[in-house]
Amino acid sequence: MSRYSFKDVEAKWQAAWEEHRCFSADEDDRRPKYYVLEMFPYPSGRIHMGHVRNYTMGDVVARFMRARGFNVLHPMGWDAFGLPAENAAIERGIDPAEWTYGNIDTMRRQLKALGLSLDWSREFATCDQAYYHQQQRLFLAFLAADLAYRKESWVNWDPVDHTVLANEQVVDGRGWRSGALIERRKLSQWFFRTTAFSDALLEALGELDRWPDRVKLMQQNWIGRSEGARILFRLKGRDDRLEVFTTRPDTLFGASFCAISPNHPLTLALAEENPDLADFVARCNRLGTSEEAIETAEKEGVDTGLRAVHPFDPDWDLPVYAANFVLMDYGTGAIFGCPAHDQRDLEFARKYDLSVVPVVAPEGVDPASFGIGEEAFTGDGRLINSRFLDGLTVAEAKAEAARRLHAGGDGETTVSYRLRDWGISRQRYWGCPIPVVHCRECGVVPVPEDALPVVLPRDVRFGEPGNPLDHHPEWKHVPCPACGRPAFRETDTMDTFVDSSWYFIRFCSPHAGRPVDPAAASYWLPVDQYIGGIEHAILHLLYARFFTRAMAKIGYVDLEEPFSGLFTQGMVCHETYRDEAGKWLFPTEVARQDDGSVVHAATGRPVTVGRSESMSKSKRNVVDPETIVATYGADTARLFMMSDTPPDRDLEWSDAGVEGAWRFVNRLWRMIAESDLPVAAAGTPAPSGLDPRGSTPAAETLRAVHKAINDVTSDLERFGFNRAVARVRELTNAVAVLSDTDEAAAWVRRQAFETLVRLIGPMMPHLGEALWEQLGHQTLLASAPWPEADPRLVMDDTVTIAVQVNGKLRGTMEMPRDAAEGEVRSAVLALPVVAEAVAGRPPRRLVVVPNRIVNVVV
RNA sequence: GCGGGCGUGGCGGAAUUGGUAGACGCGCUGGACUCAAAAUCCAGUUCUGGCAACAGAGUGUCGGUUCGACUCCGACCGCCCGCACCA
Repeated sequence: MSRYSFKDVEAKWQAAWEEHRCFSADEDDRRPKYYVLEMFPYPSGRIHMGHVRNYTMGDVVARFMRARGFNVLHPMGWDAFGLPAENAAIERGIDPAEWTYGNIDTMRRQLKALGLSLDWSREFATCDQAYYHQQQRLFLAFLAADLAYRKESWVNWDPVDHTVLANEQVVDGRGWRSGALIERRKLSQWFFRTTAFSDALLEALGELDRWPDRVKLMQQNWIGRSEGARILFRLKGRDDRLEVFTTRPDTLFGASFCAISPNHPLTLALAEENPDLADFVARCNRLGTSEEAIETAEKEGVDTGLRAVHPFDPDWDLPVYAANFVLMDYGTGAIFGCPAHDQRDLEFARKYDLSVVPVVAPEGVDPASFGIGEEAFTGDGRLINSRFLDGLTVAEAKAEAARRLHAGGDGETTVSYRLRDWGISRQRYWGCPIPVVHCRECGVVPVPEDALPVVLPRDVRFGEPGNPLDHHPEWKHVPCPACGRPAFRETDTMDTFVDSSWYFIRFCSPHAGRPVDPAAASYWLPVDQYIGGIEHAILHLLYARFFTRAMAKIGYVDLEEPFSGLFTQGMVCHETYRDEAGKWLFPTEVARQDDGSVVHAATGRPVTVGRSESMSKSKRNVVDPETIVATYGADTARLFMMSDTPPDRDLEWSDAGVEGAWRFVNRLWRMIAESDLPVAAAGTPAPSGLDPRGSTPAAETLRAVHKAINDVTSDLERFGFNRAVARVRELTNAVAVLSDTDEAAAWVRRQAFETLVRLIGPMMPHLGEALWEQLGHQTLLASAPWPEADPRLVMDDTVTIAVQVNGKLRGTMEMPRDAAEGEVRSAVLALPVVAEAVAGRPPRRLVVVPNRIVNVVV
């Protein structure tokens, strides 16, 4: 039996698509536009299965939409700046540019082998001079529009390597290379003013109706708008006041302490005189800068000795603690603690033996007996123990407390956001240089337009502490563009999130000599369907949304939301393997024995099988897509990626699953290309002997064809790729059992084959083209229209109605579709099972759901 | 710690969104073909009891709403993603 020869077929059709320029997009087109984009890859070296999954999904959408008559833009590029290139330079002495472009060449070749319908003429890498040149222009425009500015902020400092570390380079509070305890350090850095759009970014979420709810919810919580009050506490024996932010001014009478951040200016001032406090601040600084590390640390504080005067009672004062869970970046960096109604405050109060006075009691609970144990009460209720607030609801008390604070000059209502401005400075080499010069006389001076781009120098040295740009005197020292006196370049480069915040805009006019060609951008944008990992649900997507608004504000685009549709796909997972020494092993290094145990293939020694995790190089639980494509072909790999697992869930890699996909590819080939049953010639009219609504096998198969078109179409519209594959397989099974050889069957077989080929086209484009040719077509399947279902053949004339007695299934019956309710009732009551259950008495109730179910309640 | 999500046969999953739980595939079992194997084809396959017809149980756990719950509500358990310098 012949096998489908994927190697020749895939090469042949990839060449044909390229020759006919099938996938290059042009704005000059009468069809409606459709921009589908998958998150572009970081060129890490080789593509991994996650890429195959992501890009296959995008390709199915692109090919499907093309078939449905859209002018599709489907571009690809490279998110090419970032840490790994520098690590390669440090560890192996490889030039970051060489390393990156080498990786891109490899990965481009690998992606091309997948047969993706991409417009490669638009390809670029973010490390291309042409790209970062335009990004530098955007930075300067942001600077001029006050959307970029400088301020001090904290970094992780490795005191041994004298280097700023990324959060992921801090492991258990220590530098990953040096092992030294890291410290927080303050540096002057560049920021983008994301908070200028806090409200806009929040409110526009409501209009993103093709985004997953969970992503919108995560963004909403991240922006974290909260209404509350700023309260000014007098400090005993001092003239300055402590400004505190709270969302619960109603609980002021339950206050038992104030707490300020270890980085609060007041803490730092007091620490100069107070060694205990200084020691505490130093300890907090060793936690690093990540919020996760700070919040998971045990709650701790040091009494500063200050006393804060209660705004509603001059004779009442509260201790002021410096506490490690108070974040300097949120609110005012200071809080008042009400332990009865906030869990963190409660834990802190229990630890330092501070009073816990409930001031809100749930409705209907006796205030006298309402006490707080291990859990703070955060629900609604009425105020108690609160003097003039007693008896008010929480909402009323909030308003009243705010009114009194305002009247007394002790505070104001205010809105606070969790969202912070975006720090974009990186003390690294492999990124987009920030195009400014520092002059002793003129301050910060933008690099003039005609001196752009500020090019990354290639002759840099790695291996010494700090940023290589800092150690490159010829690059760093330049005359001031304003006054001509000696000055120096900014040596910080931009966060790589900046690069990925506008690449989708650049794809509209990738070769323009300015950031954006307005005509191209207004034609293609917004991205109609964006596809990428859920891990980007917050940062990348929020930064891209901000950046689009910022570009709109300064006139580059006429658009606020960049992505009108979003789909987040799950990861690709595989079990992990370790040998006796605990070393990670590749799946190709292990063998499964007949008894199910797993051993090292080369040595026969036992192997520990770990749970399935996201494929990662470090754990070696990876399967190389190139091997799979070489063994089974791209279509098999693509089909496996789309089968079985819903695209938003994690996919478990399985060799058996790939084999299953491979078998189906061959089954289709045999059935259609090597059919030994009669198939009508293309274009033959329907034979008069065929009644499409009849009960012959041919008619039933024909109806299965139209149902499949209908189902696959709606599945693909809803990202139900796994369901679409199941429907295609069902149709294949239905056609396979049609063994009649008459004229009607031959004609139906032709309809079925043509339909199958067109339905699989988006998923298995090479096999699709090959079969399309076998069916006698001279044209490309890539340019063939999507099939249309005949609505009259989609629905059957009869339906199966389930019959329940007291909610339990007792049988089924066939009824004409849309039968009158009276007919259904009498048919049900005539059923023996029902008659027996009813036993002569009329049923208490008879629930009839048309065409679906009847429930007899006795 | 905080925010978000997920949980269905031996396995991946389906279920028209409150109406026949287990489509489709993998695996397994039996059969056909073959000297044999592979490939292919056919049949069976949620669990328990039964030769069978059939009966009972069943969608992470416990409880609730409903004629009816995988689906809605509450509590809990487990796992995953994010936490602002990984991309």
